[in-house]
Amino acid sequence: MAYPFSEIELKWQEYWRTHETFRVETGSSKPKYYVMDMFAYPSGEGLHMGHVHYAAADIMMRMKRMQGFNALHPTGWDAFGLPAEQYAVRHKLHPRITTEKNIANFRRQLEALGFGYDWSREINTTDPNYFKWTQWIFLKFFDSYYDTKENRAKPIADLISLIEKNGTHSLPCNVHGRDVRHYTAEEWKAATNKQRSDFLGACRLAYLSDAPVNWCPELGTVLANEEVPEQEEKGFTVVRRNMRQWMLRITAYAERLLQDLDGLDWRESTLEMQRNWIGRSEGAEIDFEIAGAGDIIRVFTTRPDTLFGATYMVLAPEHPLVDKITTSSQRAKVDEYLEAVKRKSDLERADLSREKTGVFTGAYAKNPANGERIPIWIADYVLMSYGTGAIMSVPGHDERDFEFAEAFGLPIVRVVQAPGVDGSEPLAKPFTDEGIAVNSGFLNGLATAQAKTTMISWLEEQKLGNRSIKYKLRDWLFSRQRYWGEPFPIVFANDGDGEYPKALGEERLPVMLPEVESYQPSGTGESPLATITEWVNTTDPETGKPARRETNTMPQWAGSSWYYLRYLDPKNDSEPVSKTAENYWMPVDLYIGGTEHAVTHLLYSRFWHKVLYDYGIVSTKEPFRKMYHQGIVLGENGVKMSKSLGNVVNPDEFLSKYGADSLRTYYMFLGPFEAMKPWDSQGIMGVHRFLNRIWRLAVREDGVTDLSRLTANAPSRNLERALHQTIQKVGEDVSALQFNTAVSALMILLNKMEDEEGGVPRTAFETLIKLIAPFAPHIAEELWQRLGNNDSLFNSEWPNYDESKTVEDAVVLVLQVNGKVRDKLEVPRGLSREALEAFARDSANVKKHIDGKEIRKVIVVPDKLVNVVVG
RNA sequence: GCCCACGUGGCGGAAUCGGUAGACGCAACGGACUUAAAAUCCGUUGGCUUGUAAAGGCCGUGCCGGUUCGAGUCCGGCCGUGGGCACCA
Repeated sequence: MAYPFSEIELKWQEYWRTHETFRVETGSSKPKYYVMDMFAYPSGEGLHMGHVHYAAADIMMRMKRMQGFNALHPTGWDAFGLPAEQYAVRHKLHPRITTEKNIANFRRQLEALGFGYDWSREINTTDPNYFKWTQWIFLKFFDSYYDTKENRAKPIADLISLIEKNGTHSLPCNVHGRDVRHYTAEEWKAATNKQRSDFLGACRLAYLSDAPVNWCPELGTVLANEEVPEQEEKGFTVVRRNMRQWMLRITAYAERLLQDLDGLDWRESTLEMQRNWIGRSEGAEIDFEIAGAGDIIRVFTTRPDTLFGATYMVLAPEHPLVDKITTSSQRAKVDEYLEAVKRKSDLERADLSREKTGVFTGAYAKNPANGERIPIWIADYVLMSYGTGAIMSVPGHDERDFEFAEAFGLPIVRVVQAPGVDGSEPLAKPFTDEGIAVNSGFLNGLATAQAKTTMISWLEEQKLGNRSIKYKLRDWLFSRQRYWGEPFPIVFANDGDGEYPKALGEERLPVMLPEVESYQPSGTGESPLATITEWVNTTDPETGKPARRETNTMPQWAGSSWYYLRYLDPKNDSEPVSKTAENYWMPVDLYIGGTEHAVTHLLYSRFWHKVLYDYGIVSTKEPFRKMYHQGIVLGENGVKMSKSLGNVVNPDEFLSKYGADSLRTYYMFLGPFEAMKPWDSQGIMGVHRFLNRIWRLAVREDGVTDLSRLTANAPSRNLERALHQTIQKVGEDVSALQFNTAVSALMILLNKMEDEEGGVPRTAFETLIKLIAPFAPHIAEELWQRLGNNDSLFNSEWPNYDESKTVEDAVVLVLQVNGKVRDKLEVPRGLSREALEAFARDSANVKKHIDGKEIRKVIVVPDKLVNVVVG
């Protein structure tokens, strides 16, 4: 008969709920420990097997708590998002209703797994008391510029004062965009609100952009760059389309986002992904004069040392100078090419296997290094979105340029040579490594690194260029054409010369979503909100004049970019988080979540955190000190669980068959937490048996407590050693998230306890219960109570171990001949080398193998082995 | 193509300052209890091989090579799996 897990699990879940056992207060004298998971999107499907990984943080919290920490493990709901909205579209139900229903169901399921959250800190991104502060933070972005002198965000009001004094020409910030009009102080005074707004938009951290965006017709919304690969994988199409959208200037933080990765205790591959996404490149910007026209083409290159080898230039098809420099004789060809490029999808354009295409503009530029006349081409292998949208082509030393030059018969010259290699032959393929500069005038003979700095100095002296750093990271597209998201706290005013955005004051937050008839996105690129004229048409509270509301909503990433802060002070209605709470709890000591968020959520929240840091709202540079990624659990056939494959295993089935304790413990026992591993329905029986064996040490078949198997004896020397070893191992393994080996250590301990002569010492049993408690909290609480304790086990102390008592006093000595094991024997610890060697010489089997041979050497590793080397 | 992980019994996995390969669990097989089954308990279990037995031998951590008294662990080169990036100048 299995122990009555259903009964006791309900009992203790109820107990923890009513006693608020895992509620923790800010400012205890105990050291704090803050562990959290990536919160759930409460889908209508309910919990799946993957959610059981939340047990890891629960186990950590429970152990840390028993170890004397003020341990916080909160949870909440990432509840804005598409599925609820799509359900609403189909059933004409407000998404709030399904969201609430789903949350109630999720909460019930999480409790059924025995997770000990501090429910007093539960948050919900769709709660007006939460998204009020999401909107508030958005306004911080809107009301900020990035000060490049102080290297931090500062209030836009500060910038305005500077402009009023000195105009816009020498501001301590980058003014982004190509056609930004500048103002003197006088002109600024005379400028219209719209004009001022246009200028400030070029500096704000949240700004409107009219650039091409990723439009997904199936979803009826635009997507951030980081989201595109995932949606394309799901089979959705993403096309480029020009739309006016809110952007967040994450690029201003590129360097800090990169630098601050260094101190983080994250998986190397995740750090690497972030580094690659940010994509920092060092090089130079160089100006090329266009022959005749007087115009200048600026390029970015990481190899300024190869400037002498630049035999032609290429502009991106979208480059603004294309139209201007194209000669009349080439006009028709250029137009035809531009038309062809426009028709290509992004996917086609990015297809590497494709032949290089391009067309000559008819114009020439002057290579600033050697004064040679070089042709200017356009080609779609040059991207407008990176660098300056134009390149100098060095076909001798760049693969893409080489391919292009070969295809169009452009000259290829060698300007870098591998040391010690004859470089007089023509290049059969591009040489992209570093080497020695040749055919490069004043650079000849210099190694690449030195040639780079020499060239940059020369360019700077000649005022032809300068050192430059570029990033692949693009600004974050922050609006979505959906209903179920945070409304922007923005209205558009119009004084007669065009619309411009204005922030609504803090006192008007939260800006609520209106009730609508249809949640269906229009598909034209307008949000469903755009159709609610009575909501859209409002008044500018400042002037009382008519104004129009922003009808896009924020992406789902918004609420999750700062939720780890709200847990700390969830009811605060005067600020997102109090200084006290933030100071006490931050940073997050352990954050557990999926790798799929390595460059989305994790990058976004780091960015928001840094902006808040600049304003002193948070005190740490980084939010998440230590990051762990759970590995996904595959179906029993070793492939990813999916409904179409019919290999989905449901946690409910195992919950009802074996109970939450078995399910949690088995999930952790499956294998390394971060590894991908198949589910095995049989395997859970092993863990279930293990828990049953513990149960039976203190309870009779009929369910009545029977402590007669427990003795008042002190543990034997062997058991005592095992206890100390296990306390040490479980503590260390759990801290390192090596749960599988911690569970196996507990199984070993139980095996030894059952072997103990004369019964199981009660003290040993208590230790076992405490050690298993984080994994199987219900059975542990129940047995703890049956041992006569009144308070929750989780208010008791974690056992201590004595290092000296973990040491074995006998060791198995391995005797080898030429590295092969020939004998093993048990000997006391700490014998001398001579004594150990004597054992080897005495061993019959060793003798057999060294007989008649010359002993060349004897290697003795104390307490481990003796290796006799014979020749 | 580039970058990052990883490759161990029938299965999940353990063991990496180089020092007993296969802990723990599943499955399988044999046994005890039972009228029987379930549950429970005990035992065996990497492959090949010598021996009546006691006890031995050889092989074995994806493949090939190297360093070492000794390699799952370190080095070089392949092969395979998973993940990420992908004309980023």
